[in-house]
Amino acid sequence: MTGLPFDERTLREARRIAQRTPPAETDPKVEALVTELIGRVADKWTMLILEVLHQHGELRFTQLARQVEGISQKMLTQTLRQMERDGMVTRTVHPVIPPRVDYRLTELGASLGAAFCGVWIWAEENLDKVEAARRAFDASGATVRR
Amino acid sequence: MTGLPFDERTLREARRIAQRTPPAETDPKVEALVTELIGRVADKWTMLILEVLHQHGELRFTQLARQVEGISQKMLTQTLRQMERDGMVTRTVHPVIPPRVDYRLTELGASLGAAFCGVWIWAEENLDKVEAARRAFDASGATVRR
DNA sequence: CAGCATCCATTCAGATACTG
DNA sequence: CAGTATCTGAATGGATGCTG
Repeated sequence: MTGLPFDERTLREARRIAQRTPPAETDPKVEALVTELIGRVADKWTMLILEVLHQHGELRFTQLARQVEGISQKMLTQTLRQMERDGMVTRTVHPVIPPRVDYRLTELGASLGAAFCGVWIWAEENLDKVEAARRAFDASGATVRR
Repeated sequence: MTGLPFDERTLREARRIAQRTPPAETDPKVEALVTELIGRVADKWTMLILEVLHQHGELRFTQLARQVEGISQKMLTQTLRQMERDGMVTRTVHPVIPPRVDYRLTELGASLGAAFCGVWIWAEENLDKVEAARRAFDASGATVRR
């Protein structure tokens, strides 16, 4: 992949999000959603799918499978269903033979990418520090148990 | 938990992050770090530890275990080690009997929380849409295979 | 007190085979 | 074409017991 879709529109959205002031007290439902969202985005495939759909606009199942390198058909189906359920993606079934199903990002799905821009930028800014910390830790002989 | 540490300083940091313009071409190393970071934060415990350390300043192992509700000792040790390795946390061993180990957030660790503010705010703004989408999906009789 | 080592149940993802 | 169903190995995380 080539990273988050950093076009101008996405960046504007990311900045608008950061300008908002969140309430002092966090709604438990929001908390649960955040945890779920982060977990979803971390699941390795969601972000990749988000990205290729953002780039291509609309894709069929097989086209997606080709674009998202390494994904199994099972994971593609599963991830797309979850994204559809969360309103990130629309699934359009054309009643033809052979079947044809189109997937497209929704506004909601596109803006989720923007929400993660902050993490992306942070990583860029702090990559050196993290790497240095890791080198120091490993050189000290310490290990992380598994 | 009560949500991300949304104090003024954290918010300023989040906004500063969002104002930066990322490069057009993403460094593969940054990409790998982003994926790792998101995965780490999604692992359920890292964020919680980040939060209680942010609130309390410095805590001993057992105090952390008490503050982070539900965490097993194994997961606490493992997560703390990973955070230490990544430079998010400092671990100070006092050579006394019984042993005493203090954990404290680093600047880097604190700023990571800020990087995720965008996701938090996004979730607050879009919770209703996601819930509506899920209700519609579930009502349609569709399911997500497991 | 602050861990490490070990065992075990559950989850998960990949491969494979089959279908409307 | 766009899936579903099933099997299996691997990774996770919790519980328990032990130690300097």
